[in-house]
Amino acid sequence: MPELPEVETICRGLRALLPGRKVTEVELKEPRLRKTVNSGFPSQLHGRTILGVERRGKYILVLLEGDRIWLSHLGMSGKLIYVNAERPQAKHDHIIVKLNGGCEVRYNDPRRFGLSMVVLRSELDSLPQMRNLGPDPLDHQFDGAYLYSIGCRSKRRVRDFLIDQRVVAGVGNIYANEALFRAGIRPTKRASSIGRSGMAAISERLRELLREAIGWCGTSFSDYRDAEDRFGEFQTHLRVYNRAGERCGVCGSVIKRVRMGNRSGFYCPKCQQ
DNA sequence: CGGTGGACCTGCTGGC
DNA sequence: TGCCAGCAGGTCCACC
Repeated sequence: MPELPEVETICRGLRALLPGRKVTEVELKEPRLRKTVNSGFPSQLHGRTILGVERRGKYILVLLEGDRIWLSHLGMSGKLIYVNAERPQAKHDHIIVKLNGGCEVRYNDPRRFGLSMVVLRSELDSLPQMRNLGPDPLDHQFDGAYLYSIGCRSKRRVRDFLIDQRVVAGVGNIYANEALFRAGIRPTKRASSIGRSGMAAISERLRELLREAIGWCGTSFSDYRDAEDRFGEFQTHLRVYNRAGERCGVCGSVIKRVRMGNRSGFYCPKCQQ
């Protein structure tokens, strides 16, 4: 579900709410996520004060005293929500982290594709989940020259190239398709067939797109909510994703959907060559 | 090694 | 109304 703008929105929300709060109790109701949550998870969090919240790609890092990090990934359907403890629990609330002051952070995930673990800060960078992450697309080191330098040797379709977290961290199917529309490039093209100027266009349009989407607090189709359970607004600004059969806002052509492996690609047949 | 396709889950939608 | 197929924002693993 959530890609970089959604995860960033959640992190910003949590960052305004969590630092200074102390974990008073942890309830692990359903440990079977993509990777089963360690049974020691509650005791690793218990009693610690939260110092900050950071993002790496699609991962959420809650920094705790004692050099511990609560690391979460929301998979396709996960939510991390800050609520008053009085609020009734919901179906698929798998982890409840109670804080002093009567509030809680709840991890909810119907499909259980997500991940939640506590790690030492010193071991973060060597985790398999972190080790191979590419640059953040909003960092200055991410640009057309970088994309070209690895894309020119890749036979994959450019959509698949862009959602590879080793290439760039945080981009998923929505924003890959949208960035390619803005860059005027079909998602089915091979990465190696895209020249320096094409890769420059992709990197620049992607950065603009992600900043805009963050400004609208992300894209909510069904599951995604921010840290306080509110919808994002960017879905109304999407130009091709989930719009097969509708008219392109630029040229009026009918937006197409193509199956690319297990997932859909969307494009305008006239604007994107 | 790089590239592809399926598995992992629940829930929703649309067609019959 | 019910049933079933297909689809969903991600990652990982087996296989070629």
